[in-house]
Amino acid sequence: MNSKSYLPDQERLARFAKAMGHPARIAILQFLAQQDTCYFGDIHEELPIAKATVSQHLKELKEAGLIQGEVEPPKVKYCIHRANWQLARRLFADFFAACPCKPGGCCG
Amino acid sequence: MNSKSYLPDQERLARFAKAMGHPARIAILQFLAQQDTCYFGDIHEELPIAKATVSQHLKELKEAGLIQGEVEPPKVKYCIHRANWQLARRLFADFFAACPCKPGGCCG
DNA sequence: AACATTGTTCGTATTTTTGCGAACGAGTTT
DNA sequence: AAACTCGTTCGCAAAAATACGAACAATGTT
Repeated sequence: MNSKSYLPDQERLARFAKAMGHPARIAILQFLAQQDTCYFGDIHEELPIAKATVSQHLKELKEAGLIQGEVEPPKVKYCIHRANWQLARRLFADFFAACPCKPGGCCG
Repeated sequence: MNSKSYLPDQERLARFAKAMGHPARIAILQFLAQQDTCYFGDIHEELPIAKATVSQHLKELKEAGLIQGEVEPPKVKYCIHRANWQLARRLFADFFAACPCKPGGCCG
């Protein structure tokens, strides 16, 4: 063990991954990615959990940067955060591309 | 809210994401993906945490299916789990591909 | 047999996550 | 202003995650 910390990209990727680390939040993101109508109520209807819990998951996704919220009285509209979504996409793609996984390599 | 549960692919993707949701585990996976020598001690040297903690992170990655361990006395060799790695890669790619993110769509 | 090396497991402490109902606040409608 | 809708925040409880040192087991060396 040494005293190194983690690289910014590692922290960023882990942050995105952590936000995606719950089936409810995956479901929310998939819903947002496919719908035009992305109001809180619509999201809540899709999920088997209480509205307070939905609100918490949305808060977490927002803090991770994957979505953004906008008040449209009397409703609240949620959307994918485009720039960060593309950033996450690239970070994950690069991450998985890094393993050649050839016979004889680290993977067997 | 309804009584639906989550889809198997959502659960699987969330499981992978959760395992990737810590910078130490990202660092471990990146290290394994690039090295031929992937013994516990080598991994431990790369990280700023105690060996007991490293062992726990490895256990979590193994349970998520992203890596596999193999005893090579007196050492333990860890490797990317190739099949699941490719599965994860595909699940993430499909997930991010699902958002067209066009102006006028859900994303603005 | 005693010792050294390697990594896991145990026990513990702290923090974070997950979940819910109740209460609340913002904005609309009556 | 009173009532209603929509969603957040509060307060709480239970579970899981994170981290460490100490103890342990397994193997190899002296």
